[in-house]
Amino acid sequence: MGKQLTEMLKGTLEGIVLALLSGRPAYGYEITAWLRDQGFTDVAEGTIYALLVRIEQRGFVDVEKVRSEKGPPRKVYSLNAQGREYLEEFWKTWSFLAARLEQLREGGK
Amino acid sequence: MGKQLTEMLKGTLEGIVLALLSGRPAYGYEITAWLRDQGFTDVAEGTIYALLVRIEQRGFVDVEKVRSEKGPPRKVYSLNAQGREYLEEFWKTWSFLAARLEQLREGGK
DNA sequence: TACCGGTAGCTAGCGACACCAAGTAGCTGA
DNA sequence: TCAGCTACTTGGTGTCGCTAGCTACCGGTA
Repeated sequence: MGKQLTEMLKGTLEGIVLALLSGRPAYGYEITAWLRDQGFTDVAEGTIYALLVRIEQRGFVDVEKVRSEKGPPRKVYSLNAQGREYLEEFWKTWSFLAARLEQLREGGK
Repeated sequence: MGKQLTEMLKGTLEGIVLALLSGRPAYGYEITAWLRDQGFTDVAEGTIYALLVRIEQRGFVDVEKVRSEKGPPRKVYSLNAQGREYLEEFWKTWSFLAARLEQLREGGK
């Protein structure tokens, strides 16, 4: 993997983060760590912060600043109603794409 | 769908076309039509031609110019050994991503 | 005291890719 | 002749993830 994954993440990384946030609120540093844990070892920190800014500006998340004992304050993001709606759409789009690809893989074998 | 799909296609559209070519040789116009048939109704023609140029330059396909009875000559692309190897990689990357997302969807429900 | 490492967030510039828009060119049928 | 289908090309745009830096707070250690 590597460059292929980078390209594939365009569009899906956003959904991944929103899906995570639909389960529980989280802050940037935490999300990055979680992603690495999930196997997305080379997702750049900067990428996540930029993504968070983006989804905040689009109004998909609510933000709360929370003091940390271990460093600077955390910006905790939680998915709001609009975000949930958008996530729904994301899953539909994903399903469509995944179905087509799965079909293609079968056929190619 | 729409903008979400556009972003998701980055990286995957290439794999889709390669997968198609792994089944049979094809030319640009034909591929575009096939994609529309598959439900990718707003993939732009220009996108496909650009993609074909790209995968040719990377050496994933062999090209043959074939006369058409109905218009200008066709450029027929067929997947070569290197292309097949790359397609293998693509499927691995895709599997990884699809597995993570499927897992996320389960968890989020 | 000075410094390092972990925690936490931000930003400017870059490359890759899909989209848009417009064009060229060959052929057929009205 | 000219519209319409076939078939390919090209220049410019926007989005997104990556690179590579930066600021800043805190604890422990030399």
